[in-house]
Amino acid sequence: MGASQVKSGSAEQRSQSQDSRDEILKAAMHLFANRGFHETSMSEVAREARVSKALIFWHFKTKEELFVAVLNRLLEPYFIDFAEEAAAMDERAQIQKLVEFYLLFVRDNASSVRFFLAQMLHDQHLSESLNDQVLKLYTGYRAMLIELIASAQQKGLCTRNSAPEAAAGFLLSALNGLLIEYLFMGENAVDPEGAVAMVNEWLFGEAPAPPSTSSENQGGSSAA
Amino acid sequence: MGASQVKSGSAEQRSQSQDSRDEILKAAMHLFANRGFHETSMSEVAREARVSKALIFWHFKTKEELFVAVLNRLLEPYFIDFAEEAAAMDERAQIQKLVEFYLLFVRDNASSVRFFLAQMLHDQHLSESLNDQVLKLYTGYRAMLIELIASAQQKGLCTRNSAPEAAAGFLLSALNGLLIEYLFMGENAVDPEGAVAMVNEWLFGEAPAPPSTSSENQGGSSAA
DNA sequence: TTGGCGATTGACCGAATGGTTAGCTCGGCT
DNA sequence: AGCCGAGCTAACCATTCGGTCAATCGCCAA
Repeated sequence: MGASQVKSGSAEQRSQSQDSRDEILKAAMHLFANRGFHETSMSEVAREARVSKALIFWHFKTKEELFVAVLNRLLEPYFIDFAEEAAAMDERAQIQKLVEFYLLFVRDNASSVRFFLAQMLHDQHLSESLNDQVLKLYTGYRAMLIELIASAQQKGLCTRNSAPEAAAGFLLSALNGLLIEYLFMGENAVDPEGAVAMVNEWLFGEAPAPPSTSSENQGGSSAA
Repeated sequence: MGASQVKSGSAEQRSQSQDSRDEILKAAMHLFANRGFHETSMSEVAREARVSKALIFWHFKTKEELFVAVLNRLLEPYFIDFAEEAAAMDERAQIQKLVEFYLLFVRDNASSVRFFLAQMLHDQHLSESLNDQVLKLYTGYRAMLIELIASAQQKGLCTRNSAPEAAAGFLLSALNGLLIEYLFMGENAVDPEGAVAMVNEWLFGEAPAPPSTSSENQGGSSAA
């Protein structure tokens, strides 16, 4: 009250309702993400949005409808195109970039990643649409990796001769493992650079940077 | 009612209350694990345990107390000693066994693993004791891995020359990644044998089954 | 038989839940 | 002016929640 009707000064005139709908969404986003679905009451959302509870039900028919709206809103940043990032790099650089991109993204969006993961693990019926979209993202990323690895193998850049699907699957698993390690341990145990280096070594057989006993370790690490 | 008092025929006489307490725990275990804490009401637990709601509060002071009792009960199978499994194996076989053990365990206990993961991701305040115990398990496993890898490196069994901590960390991440992949994709995308083979190849430089270039495949690739 | 005590119950409580409804305001249209 | 519908609210509803309580029941010792 009082604050909401003072807004016509700016050039933008939202249909004066889309505005309140947005603040409801923002508040719900915050509360749902930090407490979860069942632990968040509509009254709390109303209070945080400084809006009457009934207005929420005017905008969204049910609590679940509000929830899926929040889900879609939170998913938006995940749909930036990670294609065309790599203009004229070779496959190796592209793979490195892709890995680094993955890790930096989960680092920057840790809270929403944690929320989505917990939500999908918990009740997959409440978030079936979420499941679909995340699966789409996942398989897209995987397909990109598979293609890059296969291409790198054909060009002889890659010392790893496993099936590209298997290699990509293992790599993705490693990334997901790093993700959950980050979610639990926090900053001190992630180290994207180290991971990229490890992937490098694993996939392209490159020795780590400066080992002291340089003569002893044979350079081609892949050879038995 | 009716069924519960017919039990004195057997030689075991539980103190006639420990018995109902156990059924409460069993029902709560089932409901909490499948629906979560907030979505499970004491009335439901009472109904499933075929006991009055008040009796639950006679055994457990609050809902949270019942919950942590359930947590500890569910955690028990996790504390079988995975030491002494490896009697007289070399480090390589021990590592393989450890990896296989991890994967088979999460396969057999998928539902409780999923529950714990979701719970820890969601509200870490409700499950601090869970957090501690899981962390203990995790670091124990990691320490075992580190020691085994270091020992294998000293004996020259291991082609990987990274720091044992880094290698173990990466390996653990891969395992965790396989874990969540299994939780989401199900049986068809896990394949413990394949994972063991991949680890084998990664850690001991063993080529996969049918490669044409047997001993030293493309050696000069590391220069690029 | 009595009494005491652990175990167990139905009835109840205040608080909070998701959702509804009647009614208010106010800008725009005829 | 008259009205209409979008936007919004206070008050309310039935239900369920976690939790309490007085009253039992069954059993064993005195």
